[in-house]
Amino acid sequence: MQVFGDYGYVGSTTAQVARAAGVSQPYVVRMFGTKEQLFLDVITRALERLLTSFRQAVADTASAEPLTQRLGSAYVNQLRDRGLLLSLMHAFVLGKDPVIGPAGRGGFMQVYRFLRDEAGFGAAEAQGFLAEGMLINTMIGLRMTDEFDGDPEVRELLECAFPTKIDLVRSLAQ
Amino acid sequence: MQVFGDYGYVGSTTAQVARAAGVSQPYVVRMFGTKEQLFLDVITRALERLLTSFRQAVADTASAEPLTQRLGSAYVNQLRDRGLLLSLMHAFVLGKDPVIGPAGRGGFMQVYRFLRDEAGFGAAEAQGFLAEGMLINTMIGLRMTDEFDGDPEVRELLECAFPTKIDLVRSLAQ
DNA sequence: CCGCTAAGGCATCATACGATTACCTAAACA
DNA sequence: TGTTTAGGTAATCGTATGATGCCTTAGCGG
Repeated sequence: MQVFGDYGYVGSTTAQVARAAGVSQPYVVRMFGTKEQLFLDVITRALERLLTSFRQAVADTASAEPLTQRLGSAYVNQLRDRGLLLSLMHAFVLGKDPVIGPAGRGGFMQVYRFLRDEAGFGAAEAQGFLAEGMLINTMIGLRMTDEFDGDPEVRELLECAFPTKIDLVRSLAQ
Repeated sequence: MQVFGDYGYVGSTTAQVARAAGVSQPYVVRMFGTKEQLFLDVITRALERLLTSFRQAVADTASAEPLTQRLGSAYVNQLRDRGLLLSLMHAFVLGKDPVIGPAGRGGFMQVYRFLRDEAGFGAAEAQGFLAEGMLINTMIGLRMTDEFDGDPEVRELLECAFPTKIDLVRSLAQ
């Protein structure tokens, strides 16, 4: 997940994944069959973790925070899982691929369905939540936090996008 | 722009670009020096076109529509330029790259500065506009319109994200 | 002690791709 | 007419990469 998040699907090599995992390159290929299957496994796992975290946020009715805010927190907390959100994002821009494409669309719609059916969002509310999420993914992908101290407008934008979580985001982003 | 939009920076080959342009592969390399420089030229051109269109929307004070809506229309109309928004999006997720990264961050902040300084948006308004734009990019990247007729929830989401422009988007997406 | 299986590495292969080199051709033109 | 020059192409090269085949080691039941 870390490697695919950093370099994308095509830009990552099985040798990089192997190095990160501390095994040999051929072993990675043999464990997953192909690089494509490895990437599919990665985004499946990423989605499982994301939805699990979302469901815990829905179930946490003891919290004083409203649901939207709990879900937002759960989303930003995925940054602790390095590469999780970015691996998904890389899949989302490869919709033309005959294998990655359907998987990406299916995963995205799984999240939308969760927001509508399990979180009780309306269509507009769910759409807005997804939009904020995609902006977060983009800014993380851009490594925008690198410029937080250097560019006051970057700082303004980041503080607006992460009103309460900016410190967490900065400490997690790399 | 079309090729990079479809396959991403790493996933595109200079041979594909050459075929799309009707020239030979070595000629593409010689015209731009390297594939990296070609991609930088592509995203520079994409940003120029986007900002030019935005400035026209700001200048069009005769319109009855509010500015936000005019800018939204201008954004969706970039879909006529095949690969424009997606080439940018591919650059945005490669922020770790030592060359693409700074270019992507600079381009993104150019748009943010436009919204703040020239369009007169506040920080929150600009952030919301960018968020909607990134959701649009994601759904176009996912080729979500392919499922418009097949999946009623896809249809609901798309109609919510493009309340007035859904027909245009469907006719342009491929 | 033997044989089986799980876990994993080493060497290597075929291919795709970006880049380079050398070459070609049709105008422009002095 | 000879020569430069713009605008290309074909052939090729070096390398990176995903994939494959074979070997080694260790545990473990009989």
